[in-house]
Amino acid sequence: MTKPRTAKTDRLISECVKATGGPEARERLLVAAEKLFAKRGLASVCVRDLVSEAKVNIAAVNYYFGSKENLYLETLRYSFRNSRQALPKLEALLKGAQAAGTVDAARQAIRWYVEEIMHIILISRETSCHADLMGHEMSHPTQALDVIVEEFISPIFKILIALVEQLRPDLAATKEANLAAMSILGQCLNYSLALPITLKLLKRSKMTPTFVNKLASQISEFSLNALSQNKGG
Amino acid sequence: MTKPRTAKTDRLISECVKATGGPEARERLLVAAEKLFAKRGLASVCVRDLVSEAKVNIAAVNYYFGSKENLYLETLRYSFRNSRQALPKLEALLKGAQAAGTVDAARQAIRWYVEEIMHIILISRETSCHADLMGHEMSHPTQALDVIVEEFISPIFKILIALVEQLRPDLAATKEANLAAMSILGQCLNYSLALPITLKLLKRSKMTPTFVNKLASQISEFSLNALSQNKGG
DNA sequence: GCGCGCTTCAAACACTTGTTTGAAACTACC
DNA sequence: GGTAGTTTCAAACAAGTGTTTGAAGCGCGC
Repeated sequence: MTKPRTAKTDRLISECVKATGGPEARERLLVAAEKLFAKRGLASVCVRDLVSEAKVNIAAVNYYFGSKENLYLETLRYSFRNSRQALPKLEALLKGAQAAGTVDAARQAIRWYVEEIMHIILISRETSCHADLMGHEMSHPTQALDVIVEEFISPIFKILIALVEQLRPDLAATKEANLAAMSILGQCLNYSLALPITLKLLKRSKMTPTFVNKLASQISEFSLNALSQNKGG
Repeated sequence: MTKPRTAKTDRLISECVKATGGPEARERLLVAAEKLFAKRGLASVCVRDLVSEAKVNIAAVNYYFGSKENLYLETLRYSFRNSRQALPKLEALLKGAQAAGTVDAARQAIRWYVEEIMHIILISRETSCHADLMGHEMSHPTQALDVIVEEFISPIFKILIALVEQLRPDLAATKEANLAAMSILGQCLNYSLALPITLKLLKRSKMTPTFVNKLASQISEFSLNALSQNKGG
């Protein structure tokens, strides 16, 4: 294990501490970084804030991560790795609906899907920070955005497309199905990214679990109505 | 006209140059600030970048605005003041629909409304910067957010609520009408705030005018379907 | 000409930034 | 105990930060 002390010449290293059970200083730094970067973004957090929060020496940032920027990238990987555990739940949802094979199963799966997404976005926001980190990535995209989309968002999106296609087999493999899925996901994501605005527009001070459920069922019913084929007229 | 040279003790001044036709250095600074802040955010832009872009002396920032932070606030007011000219168009749309009074008029007005919003969000993004500035405000909310919501977003939102209520008189004055309007606006706003993500998910490199129109009509039809009452079954 | 506000300027200020240093402390294996 | 490898530490580094300064320049009425 060599010391990664050459920040300027070697920024690519990210595994200087391998699976040796690694020292806790590195872990504490990641936890502190997740908290502070989520709250204030990359540029607004200085190294001294980080090490003070993590209770480590100032040299630890460059010792373990090579640079502050690299610590930021590792922090995003770290945060979204923790959040990816929501994925299996959604995958199981899709499997169940596909096993049933009916349109009604798809309808119910979409209801659960939206509820789950809204929960991840609005409720687990209190304990995890991925939503805020993603918000910063939207306005200040870095290389990390590619990783987040490919490993986290894209799989979630594909599950929704599959559910829409089961509900509306006539749309299968069309761009329309993709855009319909985007309409559903967009309604959810907007509550995450534009949270300050939506709170003001709906005249609320914060999101409570019961209100989040209400929003989720409203989005589901709105979207299922939009996708229903059997219209009169 | 006294010199506002006391940044630390008096940050509230914002009208040091009144309607005297003000010197062009101040205006150039605002234009440069709008461009740079939109691209990189408050913390990532330094005063020397600003004055270099605006071709003014470094002391001009504190001379005209008292501080860099205050220049940022003035820049947001400035940018959204320019963008508010989109409002009368939407208000006229509502007036027309209300004059006709029919459900079909409301349907058509919602189509135009969505098209107009998507245009403001995705096409005039090239020339104006309010969309990017708002993105930064979402992740780094400042006092300016209140002004933006009250003067810009809230009026737009209320117009949409009125249109939804004309389309569905049974929902008038209910929270359901508000949430339905939020579903529609959310689909649009998401394309602005999560632009980098949606581009990746839809496998596109950029938004073209024809694709924006396609998105707009998809959102309209999706939402009008969702709000239609005459369902079979 | 002179004086008076307002504006511009280069230089400097005090402070913060990310990073590096070299020695000290710790750990584990011989 | 000795030693090599790893981690921690206070101090310093150079570069960059927002802000201030005091003099110089400007336009204009007198």
